[in-house]
Order: sequence, then structure tokens, then C-alpha cells
Amino acid sequence: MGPLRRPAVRGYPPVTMRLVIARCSVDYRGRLTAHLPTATRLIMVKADGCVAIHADGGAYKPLNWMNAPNTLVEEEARWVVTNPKGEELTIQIEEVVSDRHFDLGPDPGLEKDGVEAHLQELLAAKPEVLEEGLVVVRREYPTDIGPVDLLCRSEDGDTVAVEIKRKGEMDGVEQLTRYLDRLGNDSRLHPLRGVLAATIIAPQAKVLAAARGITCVEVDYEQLRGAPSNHLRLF
Amino acid sequence: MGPLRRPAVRGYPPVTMRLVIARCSVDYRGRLTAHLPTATRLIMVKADGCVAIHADGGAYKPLNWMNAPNTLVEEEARWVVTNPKGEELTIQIEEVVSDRHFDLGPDPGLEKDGVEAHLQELLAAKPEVLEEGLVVVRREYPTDIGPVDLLCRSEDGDTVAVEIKRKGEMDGVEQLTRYLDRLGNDSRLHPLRGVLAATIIAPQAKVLAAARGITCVEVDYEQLRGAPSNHLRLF
DNA sequence: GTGTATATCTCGGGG
DNA sequence: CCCCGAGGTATACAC
Repeated sequence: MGPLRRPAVRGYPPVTMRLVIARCSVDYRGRLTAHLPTATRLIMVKADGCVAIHADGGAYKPLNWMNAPNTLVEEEARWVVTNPKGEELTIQIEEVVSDRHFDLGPDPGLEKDGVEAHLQELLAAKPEVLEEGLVVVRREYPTDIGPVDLLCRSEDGDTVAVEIKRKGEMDGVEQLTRYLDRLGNDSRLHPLRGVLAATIIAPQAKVLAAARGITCVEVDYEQLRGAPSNHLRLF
Repeated sequence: MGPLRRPAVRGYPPVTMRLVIARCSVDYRGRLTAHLPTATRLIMVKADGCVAIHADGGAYKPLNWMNAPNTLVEEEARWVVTNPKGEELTIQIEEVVSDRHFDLGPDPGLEKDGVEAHLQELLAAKPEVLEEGLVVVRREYPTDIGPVDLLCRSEDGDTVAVEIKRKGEMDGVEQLTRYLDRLGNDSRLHPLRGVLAATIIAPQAKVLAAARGITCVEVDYEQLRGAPSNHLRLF
């Protein structure tokens, strides 16, 4: 009898989470080459076919893994996982301590609050938090290298490009710089300024922003979400 | 009897990987707010105390997690994980399907080959691959915004700043541009040029690099590792 | 599919 | 400890 194939396809019975505790060594060959000497580890195979090898430590990232879509060929003591990109994960099983399947059923998924998209919504509704008298012209204003989070107009008639991040770091300044460069080609948008808005901004990002004439504004997410608006609070 | 505390400290017996299959709901409050409605999931608690809640899909990333260092307080049907940063993960257990511990022992860890650090070593040893007659002045040459991978001198006495990437993309060009900007302030380093070296360079990165007078060099990693040196191959 | 931006990124190194 | 850069980043989304 040939090797047992377990295609990574939903609907193939049994499509369940498989947890194997085994002494094993692992080799990965793909974007890099990596080797795991023999030790006892957890091998997790999910219903979508993805494989992860965990040690007893080191946060949630596995030592080695192969994401779906892939194909798992299980021989005697040797599992070979390959994917369409030509990557290959080989698990040499030396001793199985435990091997169990669990039917978890579907998952309703995670509901999030507080990511950049939310911050953008809140700031689009209250741009005056960034600068007195600022009004939004358009969200996700398109340029040929990507959308500007907020395009605004100031009290003085300046165009203000706003880049929004949860954490403002150097790449955010670079990103905004590229946008300003593009927007600057359109004389109708002159005079043009840039604002980096984030709940927290790294020191080096502040330095780089200052060197490029970009204004940094740190906003309080909780307060922004709680307060109806800066304008209303004045009365 | 009070709640059972399981401190995240190595040496506390039993310090083992714990795998719980349970119907549960989860709430996270920290860098963002997130909620998981009730479903059956895997709860993984590693020896270092980190907690991960996995669904049966979605690659290796858990739906929710809390990394070490943290404290897990286990009450009746409610686990509360807190960390020193003030983040909190609450797991409401509604039904336990399985609850097992496994002693995995220590892990020898992953051995990698083919990452940027290795590429830097190889290029530092054979800079002539990048340009005839190039010699390395210093690796990780420090600037106030970070270290330049290789600072070299050309046959003509030019200073050449080399940024090394596995994959050359736009942010690599931006990074090198920033370094060149800083190095340019030091007149002793004039005349100054930049080289982006990578095993593969994205088309847009080439365009951006060209626009900034930066030379792109795609290096063959396998050949670089295999050949003793370009110089020797001439004889 | 490529390109671009986000992430509770994770992880490791250096000050 | 924070800051910064790399990652087999993974992931979502637009073109």
C-alpha cells in the first residue's frame, strides 16, 4: 500500500484538527533552508491542511510551519509537506507520544476594535483634533502610488495630506513623503503640507518628519472615541 | 479555596505544554479590543506561560494570544491572563472536551541558512562581486539613524555604501537613501555612492534606485556561497 | 496575479 | 527597558 495522502481540501473526512506529540526532526527547504534537530514537539495539523511544529516556548510562532494550500504525504515515519511554490517541509517521526483528532466545527471569527481603520473613521469625523479649522476633502484620496488616508483643507486654504497610523514609525514618514511628492505635482493642491497622525509616534520618526517639514500629531484614541467632538466641548 | 495560580516561571512543576480543547469565548483588552464569540477551540499554554487560542484554520496564527511574561489565574470556568503592560486576556470556559499536559523537554532550536546576515558575511568576504576592486572599510558602519550594512571604498577612491537585502524592495531603496543622506554630511566620505545588493530586486525598486543614482546588483546566493571568490576564478 | 499597506505583527540585537 | 530592523513575515485589499 502506498503512502497515505491527506489533501488540504475542506470537506474531506475527517477534516479536523490533529494534534500529534512526537519526537521528531524537521527540515525546511524553500525561501531559506532550516533544520530542527530531534526533540519532542507538538505537530498541529489544521483542517485547512496547514502544519505547524511547536516547541514548549517562544510565543505563538511555531519553529517551523507550512501554510495552506499544501499537500501532506504521510509515509511510515516521514511526513512530507509540499506547496505549489516548491517549498518542502519534511518531518521525520521517531516516536509518537500522542496522536488525536478534534472536531472543532466552524469559528465565528474575531471581532476587533482599535485598529488603524477605526482611527481613520474617527479622525475623518473630527479632523479639527489634528488642526483647528481643518476639513476633510476626501478619505483614501487616490494617487498613482496608493491612497492618501485623508486629504484635507486648512483654514488658510492649504491642502493637508494626513497619514494615519496606530504607531507612527519611520516607514510612515517615508510613505507620507512619497504621497506629498506625488500630490505636489498637482498645482491645484498648492500650498501643500503633510501631517502624520498616530496614537504614538517613535522618536526617530519625529526627527525624520521634522526634517521634512511634516507635522506630527499624537492622538488619544480613547478620548477621540469617547468625546463627541473638540468643537462641542468648547460650549 | 482561592483561584489556582500558575506562574509563568520555568522550574515550577509541572512546567509542561498544556493542550485544552474547550468550548469558550474570549476577550482581549490591550493594544486593541477584541472579542471571540463562543465556539470550540484549542487553548495552548506553553511552559513559558504564553497562551494561544487556535481555531481549526487560518495558518499558524492564533485567533487570540498573550505572550510571556504573564500571569494566568484560573478560576472555575474563567481564565484571566494579565501581563505587566496591563493587557488582559479573559477566557470563559463553557465546556472542556480534553485537557492534557505533555512534557516536551528542552528544544535545541532552529538552524537557519540563507538569511540576510549570511548574505552580508559572504559579500563582506567578496565585495568584488558587487564591483571590481571594491574593498570593505567596515561592516555595520554606524550612523545616527542606524548602521550601514557595508561601507566600502572603490578603486577610484569613492566611498560606496552598500545596503544588503534578501529581496530588494522599495523600502530598501528608502533606507539606503536615508543613509546616503547622513553619510553625505561627512565630507571625508566624498565622493559617495550607493549600492543595493540583493538576491532579487523588484522592478519598482530598480526604477526608484535608478532615479536616485543608486546602483542595483542582483547576486546569486548559491554561487556566492559555492565559489571561493571571483578573483580566484580568474586563474 | 502583482503591488501596497497593515499587524495585539514576532523576533532578535544594541544601547 | 525601549528602539530599530528583518522576517520563510502573514494577511487583506486594490488594481
